[in-house]
Amino acid sequence: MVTGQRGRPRSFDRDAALDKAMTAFWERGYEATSISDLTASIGIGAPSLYAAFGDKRKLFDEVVVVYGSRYGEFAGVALAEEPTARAAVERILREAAEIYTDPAHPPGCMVISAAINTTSEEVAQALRERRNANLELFERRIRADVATGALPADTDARALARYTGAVLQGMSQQSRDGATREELEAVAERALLAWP
Amino acid sequence: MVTGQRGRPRSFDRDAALDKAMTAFWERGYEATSISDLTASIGIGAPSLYAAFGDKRKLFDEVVVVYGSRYGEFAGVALAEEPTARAAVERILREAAEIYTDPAHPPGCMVISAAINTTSEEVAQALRERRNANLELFERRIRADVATGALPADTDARALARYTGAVLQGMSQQSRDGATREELEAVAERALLAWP
DNA sequence: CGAAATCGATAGCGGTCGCTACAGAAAGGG
DNA sequence: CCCTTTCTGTAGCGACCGCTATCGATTTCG
Repeated sequence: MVTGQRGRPRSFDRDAALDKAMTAFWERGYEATSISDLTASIGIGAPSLYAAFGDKRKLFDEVVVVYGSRYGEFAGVALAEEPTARAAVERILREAAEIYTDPAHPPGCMVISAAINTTSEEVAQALRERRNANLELFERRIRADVATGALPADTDARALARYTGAVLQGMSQQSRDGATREELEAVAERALLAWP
Repeated sequence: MVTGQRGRPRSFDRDAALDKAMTAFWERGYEATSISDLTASIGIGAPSLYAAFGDKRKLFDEVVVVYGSRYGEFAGVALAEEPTARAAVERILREAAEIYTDPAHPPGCMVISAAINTTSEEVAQALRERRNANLELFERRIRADVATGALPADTDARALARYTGAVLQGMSQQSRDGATREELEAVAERALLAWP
């Protein structure tokens, strides 16, 4: 009895189900995605979903973690890998144009859009914190470049970070309004002209 | 019987009710605002609301018209009044920072945020068209300036218009995430550096 | 082989959604 | 005055929401 689980084994792939759920939440947002939407697109009954994931909220939390590790880390990676904040943001904006319009998944950034207009303040707060954490990541990297002289000494790090975040959020919105990758790349190029 | 209406007069101010409804939709979006939310914040019963406005969708349509004439025209006005597209966008971004954070009403732009994550594709489409119409307004004004030489001949009008729209959408989002007027003004200032 | 454990499907819980039937209240017309 | 017209309040419709009790099916352990 030391070994694995007893009883009837689960008849579906939990990770694949998480993936389907992510697509649904990404497409329609947290609140507009109903349990029947989820069970239908995963292909299981409601009790199986609750047994595997707890409830809608916990499922969404898991989805956010998976999303973060798969699509949300490109900014942090670029900030860590590129030699300057400028180079990192250049890469981030270009990659965002690509990722936000990748036909392999819904358009835009799930963290930006999924909790807009939700009545669950907890869910909204959770994603808002993720966005603000990203802003702080930008700000710290910029501040570091100011310290080394890679950026002008009078640079307003907080404002520059917020500007970059606003452009990213705008690009996410534009992709959901139908902008193509090329159009978003042009936006990115233009946005970079405002960088020192 | 030629003269005015017969029967019991309406016991509430229709325009004031529209205003309350606008605030509610602006704050929570189209779908997350329920009929009970609306009747509660207006202070009337459901049948009165339906008698006065038809249904939720028609009420929202009226709200969008009122919103457009009161808060949505500042961009068009600036584009028409200012001598150049550059000056107009400068004014638009600064005014957006002010309007999006005005404590007299909910933050951000209702046309940008109210129909995100809604299951009603019609409502989403209606606001999307308003946003795209604004983009075209920008593009036309930019094209005119390119024709007169006020902007460089090689300016990509469409890309510049989309960049400006993305910044505005990003600013709207940031205001809903808690950004202050001063912070948005700094974003606007920075964004203008990308303009030719 | 049972026995114990876990899963899945049916069916349905209480609650809220957008919306409305109905009856009484409040106005003008004769 | 009574009659017609229009509005308001109560009360509730069918549909869907998130979620779960129940029970037969399917698996491992002894």
